[in-house]
Amino acid sequence: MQERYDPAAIEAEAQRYWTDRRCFVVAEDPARDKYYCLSMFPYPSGRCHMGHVRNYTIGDVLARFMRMHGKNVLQPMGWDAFGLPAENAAIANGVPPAKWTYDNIATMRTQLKSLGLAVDWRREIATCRPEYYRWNQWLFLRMLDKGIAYRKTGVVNWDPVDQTVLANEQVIDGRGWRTGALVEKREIPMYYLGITRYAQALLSALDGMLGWPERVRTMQANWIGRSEGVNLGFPYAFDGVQGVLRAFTTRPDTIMGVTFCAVAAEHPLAAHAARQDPALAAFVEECKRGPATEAELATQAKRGMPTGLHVRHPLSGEPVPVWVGNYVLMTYGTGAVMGVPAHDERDFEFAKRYSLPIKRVIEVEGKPFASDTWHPWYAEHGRCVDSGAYDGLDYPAAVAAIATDLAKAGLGELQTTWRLRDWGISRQRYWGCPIPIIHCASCGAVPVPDSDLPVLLPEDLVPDGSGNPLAKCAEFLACRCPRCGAAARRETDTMDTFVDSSWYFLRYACSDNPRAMVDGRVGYWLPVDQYIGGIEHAILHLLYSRFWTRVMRDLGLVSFDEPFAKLFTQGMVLNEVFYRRPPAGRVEYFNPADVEVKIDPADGRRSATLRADGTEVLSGGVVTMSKSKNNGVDPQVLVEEFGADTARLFTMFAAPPEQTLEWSDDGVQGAHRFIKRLWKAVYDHVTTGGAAPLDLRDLDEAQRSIRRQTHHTIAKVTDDLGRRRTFNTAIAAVMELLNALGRFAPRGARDRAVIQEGLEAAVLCLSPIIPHVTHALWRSLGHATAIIDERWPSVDASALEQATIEIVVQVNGKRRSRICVAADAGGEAVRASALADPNVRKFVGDGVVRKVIVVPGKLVNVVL
RNA sequence: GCGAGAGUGGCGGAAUUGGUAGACGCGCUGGACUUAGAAUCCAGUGGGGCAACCCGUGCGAGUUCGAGUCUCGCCUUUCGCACCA
Repeated sequence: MQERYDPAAIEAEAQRYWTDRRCFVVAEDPARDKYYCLSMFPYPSGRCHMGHVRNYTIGDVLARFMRMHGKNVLQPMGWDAFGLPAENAAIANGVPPAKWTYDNIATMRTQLKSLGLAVDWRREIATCRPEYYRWNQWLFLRMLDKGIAYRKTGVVNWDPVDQTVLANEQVIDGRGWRTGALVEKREIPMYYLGITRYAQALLSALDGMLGWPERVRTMQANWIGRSEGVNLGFPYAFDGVQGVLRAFTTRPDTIMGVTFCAVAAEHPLAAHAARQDPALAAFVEECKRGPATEAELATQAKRGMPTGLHVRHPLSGEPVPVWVGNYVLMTYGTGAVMGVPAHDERDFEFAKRYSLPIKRVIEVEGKPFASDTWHPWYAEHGRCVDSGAYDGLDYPAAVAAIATDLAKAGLGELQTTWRLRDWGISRQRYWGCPIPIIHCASCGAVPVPDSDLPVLLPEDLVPDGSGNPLAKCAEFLACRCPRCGAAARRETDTMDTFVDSSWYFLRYACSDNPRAMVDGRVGYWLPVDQYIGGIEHAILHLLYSRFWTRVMRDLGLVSFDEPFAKLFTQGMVLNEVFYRRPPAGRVEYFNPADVEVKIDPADGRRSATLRADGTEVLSGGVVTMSKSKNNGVDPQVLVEEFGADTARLFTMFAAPPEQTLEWSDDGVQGAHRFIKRLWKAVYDHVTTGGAAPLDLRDLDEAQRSIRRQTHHTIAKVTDDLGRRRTFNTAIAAVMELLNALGRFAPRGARDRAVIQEGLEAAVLCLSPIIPHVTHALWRSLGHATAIIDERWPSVDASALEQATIEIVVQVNGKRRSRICVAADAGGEAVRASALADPNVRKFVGDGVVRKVIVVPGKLVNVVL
């Protein structure tokens, strides 16, 4: 065994061993329990960042831990390879997105492999490969057959200068990100997936998904946004037009308190009224432009204008004035609301501003009502008052009665409304999966026959930022109508990249099958046992995947409802940000690697200077690592300097995996130091003679104490890794064990055997976290086997037994002493020896002992 | 605005079921080795006090023999949602 810890050599050797022996290549084995451990696949942006290291290390620790428990573990990897950044890079560098993407994948694959992940690389997929995306197209066609996919016009952001559609994030303050031109809204035909028809199922299932964080389940429930109420109609007849203004309410019991109706600026009634009223037309236009952000939208003042039109109350028949309100959303419900100022805060604010009547119709017991100021209880449920026939009814009774009466009048019915919209998947972009449709002058939009799949995306186009290059590519565009055979034009829209990521976890089970999207192997591996990824995907990706899985189930392709049994959301990686604000121009950010931080020993003040020029830079605090703040740490530099094991150990030790992780160069040093200490401990042990097998008979107390700590550590690490997922405390426990072993100076063969057992436990417990160095150390400890094939160590319960235990003694709840008692001592004996303790007697003095509380095995509290 | 979580040494964090607050690591201080050291090893390290002890988990109350942990009110902060009718 070498004296020096040499990570580069050790890691190369271990990785070579795993690769040569195909250690992580797995196949279905019905005789064994499977464990599908999946980390969210990366977007090939160029280089790995620390967030990747953290994500994939968490997954790898679990995969290796489960493997050591005898599970048949699948841990795959792939690339979420379509998307906008490749097109932006192409515009900037003139390189085709395909080349940029494949180059990035090659770089990042090498980087990920250097971390030593226990991945079955044979199963690797990239969503931009036709072998993958042809099944996007195939399933899309199945959805068209079933009516789950359909075509409808939708609104997009249109850049009039570049003549192109912009993604929301490309619109900055209402202008195109490249051209600065005012962005227009355009209506174009798009394809939608009917996720709303699964809304109830997606919502109901959340309750049973106990393997998911509560937070994520709540976010999904809010996103789906079910609300129950009544859809009611306000009939009108003016200017020779007859109709009904529809509104949705969750508070039908307040219907007798309606004093106005408000419609959204986009509502047809607003447009109708605006035709004769230029001032109203101007207001409508202003509302449509709207404020820049949703937060502003939520906090801006309620404003409105009367339309001059009146509708009739569906129950009383009274005329009700119709206003245009800037707080009414065209995209929710019917784009119109009934105004009940007495019992809705927004309506109250609106009514106050425009002096509309406020009519109270609900009484909440013990809560006063006055129409001059709003109080939150005005919106509570109560009993109807001043509501004619409904007086005295409580909420459920009033809803039932009013719904019945509305239904009789033909002006309303119970209705459930959803916040969730159908999923628009059309993107007017090049670097994505082509939507398999052909447009024919006589047959319309015709699906591409299955036999013509995949519709191949040309990989040699270079977008220039104006329009979709597919629309200028004659080879791609030209085709024949599958139905009539006439010359036709191919659809140039591509699919949202969320489509690609909605089912990739299925494909890993059968990525080598060219004939089918999924096969029987999916039934063995799926559902995913543990899914690991960022909280930023809590809603869209996870909801779309759940939806997609259900669609495939209904098509008979899979036999389960939910794709991910357990979800783990890891925290972000943070680092300090340094900047300088020049007198003119933009803030300049400096990478922490280029900044030297000094602490003045006199006053403890920190100062930061740029290494390049020695001038001062300012600290902007600790924030998420990002390109824009230039505070990222390159994992590759870290691996080259300290090795993958140090990178893995630091990211697992510095914080619990679910919390944010603060980067710390000193912390990395500390992790590295620990590995060196572990190495040295084994080196010292084996070079001074190793150990003979352990004979458990007649151990002395020091030996028993070491064994107790060894087995206590195994128990703790097993629980921390397996149940609590607190990798940081697991590592701390092994550190404690190593500290204890270091303090123990062996004097004989028996001592050495006890140390050997302790070192083996430490190495085994750490092997999921730092697999390379433990691979080498296991050999050094005298094993011919590879640690990757070892079973997880088990706890020897007899090692945990103690003849005497320490008990804490409190007097009036404050710790005053510790006593040693026999482990099997009864409460009475413990009580007696506590009261006899000199320090306890001192504090008791001549006070009267009122009570003695004995917590067996833990403490005694003497109450005076 | 609404909802959920968090607040513990100089720092990251630990305390799992109401039972010794500060594990483990970083940093710092002192020492050893060394020509020297950012390497390594040893010792110390919440605050106050010579000590016995006292104080201490954002603030204020409460429950309890006992509260970082439970309850109520407040402050700060992070995240999510954001006029959802």
